[in-house]
Amino acid sequence: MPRSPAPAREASKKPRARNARPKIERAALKLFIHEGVDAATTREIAEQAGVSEGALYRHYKGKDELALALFMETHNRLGKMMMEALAADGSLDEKVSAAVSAYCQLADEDFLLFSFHLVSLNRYLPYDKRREDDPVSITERIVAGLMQDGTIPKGDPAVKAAMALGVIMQAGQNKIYNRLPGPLSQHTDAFTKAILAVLHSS
Amino acid sequence: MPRSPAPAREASKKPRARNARPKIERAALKLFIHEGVDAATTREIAEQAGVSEGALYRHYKGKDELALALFMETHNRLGKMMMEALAADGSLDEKVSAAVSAYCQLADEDFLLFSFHLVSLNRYLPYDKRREDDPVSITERIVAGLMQDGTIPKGDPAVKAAMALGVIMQAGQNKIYNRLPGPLSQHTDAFTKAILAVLHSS
DNA sequence: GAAGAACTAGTGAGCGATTATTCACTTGCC
DNA sequence: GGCAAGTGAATAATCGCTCACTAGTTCTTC
Repeated sequence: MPRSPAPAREASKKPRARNARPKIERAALKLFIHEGVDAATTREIAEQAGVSEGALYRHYKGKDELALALFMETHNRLGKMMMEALAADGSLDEKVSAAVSAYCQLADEDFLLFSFHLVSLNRYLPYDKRREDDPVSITERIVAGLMQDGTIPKGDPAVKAAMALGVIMQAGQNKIYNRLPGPLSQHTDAFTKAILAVLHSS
Repeated sequence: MPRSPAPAREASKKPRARNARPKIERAALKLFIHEGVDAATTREIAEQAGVSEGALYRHYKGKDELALALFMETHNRLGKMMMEALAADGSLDEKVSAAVSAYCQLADEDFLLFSFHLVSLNRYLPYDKRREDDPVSITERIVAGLMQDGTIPKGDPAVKAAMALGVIMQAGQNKIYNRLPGPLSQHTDAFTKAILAVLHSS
């Protein structure tokens, strides 16, 4: 069935895309999360973004750099957040509450970016503890400090830190799997109380 | 330098591999964990296993089936374990302690298999809650039961279950990253107490 | 128990398909 | 005109998998 004459736009000439970078990043995030970085092809990303394949290379050296940049955006922000929330003045309760609130806000503010970070920790977190400024190491040091000044019971700081982080990180994971509807901030209070309970346990 | 006559074995004839299957599985696990399933090539797996590439296809339909089988081996065992430990008679403390012990034992018994399971939950756990018999769903139901009979405070069972599982799963993750030396069983007590603290929180 | 047929499992070169990346070209804005 | 950004066909490399072949073991028959 032949179309009606339509406006004076040439039928087969596709308009050139504009502002490709954010489109590429959003499309890449979706595909990276749901298929994995390796399985997501540059063709798929470009198609989903409504952009040509070459556009990706105007902004990133390649697929891997794109993925790493998206990961680091959250990772660095997270490190700063943890520092600020936990190193501030105030009671332990207040500090934990601040950190949890910040984390949940980060998640709800841009859930795609947050999800990709959580999902690819395995890939980008190095397999030894080289860095001193990543969120996990920061938490570990804070926990060790709390043990020394008697705020929480003594024990292995690495284990305590892992358990405390696990409380909220696993919840994040389950939200990604659609097991937790609604914004994560909804549960700020539950997370805070549970983390404090873990820290004080034993 | 010509070899001394040596036994009547022909110098350049490589002996044919035997019992390829377990060799393939171990090699695949190592590569899957450290490079990811997609990045690990069948050539690498065969080489690491000291076996030809074709051998893989005598035992598995392909790379994906191999990966899924390795995942499911732990996943099914874990589901059964959770059922047994949590559905048994006894106090909540005893149940949790039993479940934690079993989990740690599983991890220490075959850490490669365990690591692969933990690392690839993202890939193989479906993105909706189709199944009713996976470890997470099982835990959720148990937690819901505990809330109803008043053993623990009421709240969102999905959140509580996620937080409780997170305590031990994140510790497992950190062990994979070499942040926790020694066997996981070492910390059975700490895990149990922390999980109980989470369950009773608020 | 010897001969050999039948079967299981390992081999590795090679194939088709896919993929990330490049590059010569084009657009449109300052 | 010059520059930043977008295009997409072409390319070179890689990868999963197949297949014809074979070594070694077990079963069958006399």
